[in-house]
Amino acid sequence: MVSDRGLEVLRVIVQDYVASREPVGSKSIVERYSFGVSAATIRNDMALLEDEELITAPHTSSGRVPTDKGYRVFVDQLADLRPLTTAQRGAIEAFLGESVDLDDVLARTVRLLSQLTHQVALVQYPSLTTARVRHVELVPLTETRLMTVFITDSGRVEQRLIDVAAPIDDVLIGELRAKLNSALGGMVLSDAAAKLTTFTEGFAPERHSVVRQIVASLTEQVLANKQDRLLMAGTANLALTEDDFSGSIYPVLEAIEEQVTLLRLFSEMEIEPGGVLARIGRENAGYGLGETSVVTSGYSSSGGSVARLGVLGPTRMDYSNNMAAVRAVARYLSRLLGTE
Amino acid sequence: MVSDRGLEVLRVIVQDYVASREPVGSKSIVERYSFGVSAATIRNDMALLEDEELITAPHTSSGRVPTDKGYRVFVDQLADLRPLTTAQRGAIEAFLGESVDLDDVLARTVRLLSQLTHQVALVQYPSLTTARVRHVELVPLTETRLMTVFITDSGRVEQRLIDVAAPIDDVLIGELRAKLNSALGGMVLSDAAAKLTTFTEGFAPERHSVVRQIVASLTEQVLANKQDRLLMAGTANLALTEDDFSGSIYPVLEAIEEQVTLLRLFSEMEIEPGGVLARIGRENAGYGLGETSVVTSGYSSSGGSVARLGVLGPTRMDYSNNMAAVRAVARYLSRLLGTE
DNA sequence: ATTGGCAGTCGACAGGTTTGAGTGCCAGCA
DNA sequence: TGCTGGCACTCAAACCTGTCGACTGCCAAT
Repeated sequence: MVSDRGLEVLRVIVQDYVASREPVGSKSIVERYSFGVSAATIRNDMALLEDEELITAPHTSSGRVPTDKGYRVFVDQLADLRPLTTAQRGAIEAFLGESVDLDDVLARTVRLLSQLTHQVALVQYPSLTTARVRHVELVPLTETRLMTVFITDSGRVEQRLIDVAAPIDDVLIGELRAKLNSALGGMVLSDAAAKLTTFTEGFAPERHSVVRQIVASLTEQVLANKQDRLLMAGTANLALTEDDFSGSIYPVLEAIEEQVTLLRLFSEMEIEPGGVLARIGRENAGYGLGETSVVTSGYSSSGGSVARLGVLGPTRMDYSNNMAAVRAVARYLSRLLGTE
Repeated sequence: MVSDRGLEVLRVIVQDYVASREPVGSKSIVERYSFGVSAATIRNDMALLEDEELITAPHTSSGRVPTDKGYRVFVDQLADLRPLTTAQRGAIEAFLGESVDLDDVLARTVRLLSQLTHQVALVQYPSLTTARVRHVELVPLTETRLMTVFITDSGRVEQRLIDVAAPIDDVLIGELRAKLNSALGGMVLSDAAAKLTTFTEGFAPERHSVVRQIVASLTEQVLANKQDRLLMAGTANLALTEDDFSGSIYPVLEAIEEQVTLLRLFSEMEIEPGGVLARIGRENAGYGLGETSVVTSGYSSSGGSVARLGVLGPTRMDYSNNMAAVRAVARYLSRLLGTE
């Protein structure tokens, strides 16, 4: 079994390796840290760690490198999430405090996060389905074309164009707008979608076809937006950590561009409020991201809806720092959006 | 002076080098092409080309590589923009034909372009200032907060939130909405901005302060949006062409993320309608993109406004193919948006 | 103008050697 | 039982070396 000192050894191996990208040897450990024992003893501990598959040697007679499992233990048991420095906190407040618009807040957040972590940062838009309808707007553009706009209490705005079969007049538009708002206002979007299905009632029969078409489009709009948008920043950081990827960074860039992949990955990670979670290395292999780790947390907006944010980078990343940053930003963002 | 054959030699050097990334020697030229002269003659021509700084030798006694100037001559005089294959045309029509929404069209366009060229593709949103106002919408959210929406005839939608000092009521909103639409409808945005400055007339004096605040925000919104948005796709392709960049692809990724840079670069390139333009290598040095080339063309939407689209990649790119693809896509997009 | 020939240059490659960091193991010691 | 120093061993990286081959540049001849 691995002793307490053994775990400490694992910790310094992770720290040193993350800092230097060089396999860590027993000698350099006793030089840099004061364990009070000799290199030979450290070697014995390392042999145990290797038996447990927490570290591995790239070649015979070389230093050791953490395995994915080793990182896992480090993250779960050893990492201390020291709070950010006051300077960093100040930066967050100064940088995010200026913004008003939801779009603006999120855009700033994602840039901030990438700067704090030197990784690719990801921020998911607040989910629409758990948000509430604040306003529905219908804007006629031509006789047979109109635009629908959803505004939710999380500050999100979604618009869409519809072509209808028959000409529509302002009276109908006005009637429809009024009914939609009184019926849907304040409703959770997923309920609103359900309610929409019975919406042709109360209109003159000859209108039914047009109304049904508009309502169908609205429903589709609400449901289609389940899959939310994702903002990202700091992709350039991947180029800096390039050596941490065995082949090319191509598959990573590809996965990043294919947002669907990341959204699915996000959705698989359980978030307890205020907590921060890491998926390490091969745990992401299914997505072509077997050499990357993802650190995420959740934030809530005033609508009560929860969305995710986080960073993505090579398995060899500074988990302590990144998890602390993600947690701090998520908390600040929740505060900012909650009181708004 | 460089003879006609000399230019032909330049052409095959560019072609071979682009295809293989290997410096091109005189011998391989006479083997692969039938110039009807010997290698020694080609060598003489190459010496002349080198005097003109159109090609250069990475090391003594190695094949030659085109210089930026060489690429320039190639693009201006030698590249034949053969039209796309019918299969490619078919792909364009099939892929873009499905879309309805402007957002959708542009999103598809940029992906298409990156697939056709294997480069990073860029598409600029149609400029707002030359577009015309189709509709202005005011949506009250709370007593002191409202949302403004601009819809232009190019299909673009811009929204913004405003906090006002004094409470506003629906009557005022309705009045303002009606006046704004009748005054601005059909106007070019830049004219609309000018007209807005005199807009408080005709309202009760006690309203002036609120109206002025709203109008000021609207004006700002119109003017701020001069700097347009940019869509991009295919960043992963940079990883594939990585070896073409001397150091890292970091500065390139950085410039791409900093959209402002690219927009400025775009704006500096004069576009004649239907034409296609290339900026090569060091011509972009000012932007940290000294090893990249940008190929662009313009497209016009129904509003008559012109925006740009193009691709960005390493200087060593297939200009013939890329320029042909950019031109074809730009033309198709103009047709699609024009007749819409 | 074009050509073949020839000497010279230099990068890429393969093979061999050295160096040094690091391990595993063992016998001795508290 | 746990720790230690010592020793033999391993192996990647760095370095050197010579060979090979692709080119060029130049020149004298056509």
